[in-house]
Amino acid sequence: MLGEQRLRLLVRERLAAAAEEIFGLVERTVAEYREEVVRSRREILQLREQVERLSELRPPVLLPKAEPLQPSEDPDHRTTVETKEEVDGVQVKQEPPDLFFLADVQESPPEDATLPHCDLEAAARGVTVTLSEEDWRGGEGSSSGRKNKTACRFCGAAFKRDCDLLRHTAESHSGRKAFKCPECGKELARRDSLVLHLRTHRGEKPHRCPFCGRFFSQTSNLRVHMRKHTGEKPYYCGCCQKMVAHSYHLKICLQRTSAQARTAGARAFRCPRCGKKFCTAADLKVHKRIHEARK
DNA sequence: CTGGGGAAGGGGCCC
DNA sequence: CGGGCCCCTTCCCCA
Repeated sequence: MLGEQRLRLLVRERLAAAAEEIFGLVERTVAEYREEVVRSRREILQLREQVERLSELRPPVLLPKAEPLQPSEDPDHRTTVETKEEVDGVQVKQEPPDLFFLADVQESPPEDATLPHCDLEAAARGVTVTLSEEDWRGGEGSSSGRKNKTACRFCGAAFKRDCDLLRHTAESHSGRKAFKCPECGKELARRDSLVLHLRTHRGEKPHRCPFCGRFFSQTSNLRVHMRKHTGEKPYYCGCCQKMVAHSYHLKICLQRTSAQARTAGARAFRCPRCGKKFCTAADLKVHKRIHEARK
């Protein structure tokens, strides 16, 4: 009995020591992050000052793209943002977007800054979401974030350029598909969609996997394939604590687990022939083949 | 049920 | 402004 008490004491001491060590580690990490944040802010402020000084020296160079160009009397004076400048006889390309970004940096992002391209619901479930550089800029007053966007009056989709809106309207709301495949007669809305489609008939696969040498017709399919070699699984399903390589599989997994979490009667996909219910559209589709086979 | 490839839709953006 | 390319996303199918 005495031995058991001693053991308890020993375990308690060890646990306390381990907890103390973990807390210390956490505190140190937090302190390091705080220092990092302070350093970053200081750097941002310094860069801002530099940008302000530069813009005082050369205001015309920082004209936003959308602003109409003023005719210049000096033929060599270039006003567009994409002009190259000669510095010490060397051609130096301007990098206006970065300059704009730095000039637009706020001291702290707004509290309710939203994450563009992020599925918030998914994020809440624990799905990992990768943010591009543009995403980070988006919430902090980037030029694109503030630019007036033209919106589609049919579906509300926003576009930066009028011609992109026109393209969207013609493809998605006109009901017409202007391009017809000469091989199978399939109609497609865009020329480049047709080009891609024709590859399927001609067996063209211009994209080669550097790991296994396998060819693919589309770069995005190659990219997903390469995850097999790299082991990259960018999607995390919070429901079953699993990483997956396909975004669609994540969706299917979520559909299944959420349907299972509810009662079986709440399954959303119902067979019109026999009334049986399924968790996912994919499962229902597989089931429907049984009826088709019986026919 | 899972993993993987094929195919298409559609927005961004360079030229 | 439009063509075309790039890329991401989504869906389907199959082993």
